[in-house]
Amino acid sequence: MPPRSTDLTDSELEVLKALWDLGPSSVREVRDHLGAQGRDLAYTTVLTFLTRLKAKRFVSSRKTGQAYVYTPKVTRDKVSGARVRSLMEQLFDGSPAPLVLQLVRTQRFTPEELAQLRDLLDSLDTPEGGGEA
Amino acid sequence: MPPRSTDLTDSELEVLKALWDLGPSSVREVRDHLGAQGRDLAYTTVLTFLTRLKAKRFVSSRKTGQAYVYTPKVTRDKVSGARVRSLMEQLFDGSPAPLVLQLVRTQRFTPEELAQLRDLLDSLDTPEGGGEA
DNA sequence: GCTTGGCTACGACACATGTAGTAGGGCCCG
DNA sequence: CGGGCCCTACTACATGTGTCGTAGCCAAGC
Repeated sequence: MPPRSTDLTDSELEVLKALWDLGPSSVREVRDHLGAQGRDLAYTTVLTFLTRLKAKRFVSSRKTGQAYVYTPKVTRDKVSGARVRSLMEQLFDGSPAPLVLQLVRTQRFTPEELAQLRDLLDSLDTPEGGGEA
Repeated sequence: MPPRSTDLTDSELEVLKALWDLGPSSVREVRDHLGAQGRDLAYTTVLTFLTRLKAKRFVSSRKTGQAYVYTPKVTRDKVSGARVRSLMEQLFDGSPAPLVLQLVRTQRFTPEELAQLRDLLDSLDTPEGGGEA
């Protein structure tokens, strides 16, 4: 397999997350946001990532006043879904069950989270009515 | 963050998985195993990955007869746990719940898997007695 | 109008990674 | 004993990635 230069790299994801948090933003706003989280990058570094994100079609941009404003073109859910699926592929032959089992077994959950999960399971069991047509 | 050259790369993971499947094996055995799965690599490529895995302490090796036999030093669970945790960090700020919820919501499960998950949840709710004795 | 400060476009570079070739040693077959 | 074959050690090399520096453009202020 030749490398997939169409995928998000880790750093690009960090920047994209900033955009999800902030909404459409300028390079400077993204940089400041990351800086506030302890991630200090040169202005041009952030610019590079945003440029690469744009080349890969993960964000769009339009000039607004003096600077460009970058807007995410993909949702958090979309990206995390893809990442999770890729992890399932790599480690669990694509089956979600072992992953879920492992998570539930090895991670800590609050009673609320457990209840929420149980509810979700119930709604899956009785799929009458509900779903999107 | 300077790159963590101590982490498993994707290709290294593939090779390590072969070792988990096969148990202690020679380069050739690993290469054949991967080949059987449609992953054709030059002999020396596999050797390179095993060498790198050894440098990173993920496998050990000892000369047995003519060739070296490589043995995994980390368990599948350990590695997958780390990977999953790293994914949680990147996408969900380290919380497992959103990940589990997303998985259960977006992936397909057999009734058996659902039942298994439910059982697991029940055993978590009433943790008296139960552990592995 | 010229200076200054911010903005973008490019180029650069070191290191990681995927993938393999070549050289050289040792063992087995004929 | 000589030729091959298999094994490892090195070296190599094209990309991908993380991180910036520099140069040049434009608007706002003095």
